[in-house]
Amino acid sequence: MEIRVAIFEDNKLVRDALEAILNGTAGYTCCGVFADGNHWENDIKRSTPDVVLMDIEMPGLSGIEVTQHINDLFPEIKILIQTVFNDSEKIFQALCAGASGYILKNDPPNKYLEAINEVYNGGAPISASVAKKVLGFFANKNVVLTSPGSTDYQLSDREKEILHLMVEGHNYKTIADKSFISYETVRTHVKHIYRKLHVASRSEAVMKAIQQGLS
Amino acid sequence: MEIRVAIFEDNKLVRDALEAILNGTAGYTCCGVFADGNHWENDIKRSTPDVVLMDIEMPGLSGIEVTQHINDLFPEIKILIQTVFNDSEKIFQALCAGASGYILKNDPPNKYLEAINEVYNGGAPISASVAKKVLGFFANKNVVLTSPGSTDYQLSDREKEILHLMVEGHNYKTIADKSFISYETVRTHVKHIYRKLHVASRSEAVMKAIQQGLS
DNA sequence: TTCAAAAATCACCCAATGGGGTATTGTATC
DNA sequence: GATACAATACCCCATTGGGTGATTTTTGAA
Repeated sequence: MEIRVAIFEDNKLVRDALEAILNGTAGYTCCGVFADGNHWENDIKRSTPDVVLMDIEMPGLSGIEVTQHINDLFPEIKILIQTVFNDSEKIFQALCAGASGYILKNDPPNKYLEAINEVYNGGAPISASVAKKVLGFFANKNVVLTSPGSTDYQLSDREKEILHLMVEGHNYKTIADKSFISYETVRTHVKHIYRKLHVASRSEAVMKAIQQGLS
Repeated sequence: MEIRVAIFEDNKLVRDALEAILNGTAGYTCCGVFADGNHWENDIKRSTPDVVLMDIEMPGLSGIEVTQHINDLFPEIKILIQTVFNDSEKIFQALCAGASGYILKNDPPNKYLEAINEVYNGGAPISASVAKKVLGFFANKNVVLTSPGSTDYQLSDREKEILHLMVEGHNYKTIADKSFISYETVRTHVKHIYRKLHVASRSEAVMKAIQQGLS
């Protein structure tokens, strides 16, 4: 079985080089080459890649946005971000967009092939400089650990609705008006939400909601 | 120049094996082997390592705690965490304690040597499985980046004191008692603190205080 | 189908919190 | 001496948090 790789890369030289390397190596097929992310959905559907090699900096839709979208619609596709950036902000945005690995643009071809193979097999290749930034991010910080899997707080639909309005900054009275229920009922829902989220104030609840995408 | 490596590891077999490998390889010296972290300060001062190889699971002080302490007192020493854990919580605690790299216990000796060399030269080696957990941590999360440097909020001493008591969970009344001032004065201070921190609730203030070490 | 559990609704009480203002005193600093 | 600021203290009032109890509706399981 060959690994099907799609390339998103605005630089034609790099694009062609990557395509040549992939097609010239046993075990890899380049199933699509795209200069930007503007038609990503069609591109992905028609090329059916196993792995996407994504450039961060592209005209139109950025690689970060495209990564986010592919990740949403085709979560089974692994995305390998290639970057030249020393820009922490971009790196962390890319991390949050849900890529499977990070490789530097000036890594040699064999590193590229290794990394593609690694993500395809469920691994998570990270280039040294990205790894350093990531470790630096955690170092001496109290990162709030949201143990994955326990993000289901069993909020009812109504409770989610109320929480959403809280996140938007409404007070009890306006929430009551918007939801067509009484002030006291809003308060009851909020109390239940607090219990389920294990928090004791509006701001904590809002923070948890945003961090965990509950809103 | 040889790289001086100190080993913290409770398993004698592993400990001896690592020591033998290090002393048997050109470029590396094992300057100390310790079965636990109970005397870490003396151990570090006397062995003067460049790199510490740290086991997470140790009797007495855990590797995470010792890492934190070494990082506080001897920030120039690089710490390479070795772990068998699949335990996300431990991994992230270790990440936050400020280690420089992460290696798996069942990695082969040459990986160990490579990793030691890498951290010594300012790199950040991460084993595949740790990398995966780290990427998973960021995936699809809105990680809040606290821009370092803007942490001076010009709180007065009294205000810091009050904030500290707030972090400890005291309410206005007990803060008033502990500080020998009136309830209303506490409220005034709290209002000033909120303005200076640009927050609007106790929990936000406490969070900011903890994140930025203001308490 | 019936019964129990959970969700959604509403109400009342009370304490704590947050935001606004005002005011006095002392201590710097200019 | 004037100005600024910290620390102290009090007032009013809206909002929030926590507890208790109740009715109705929905849902799921026996």
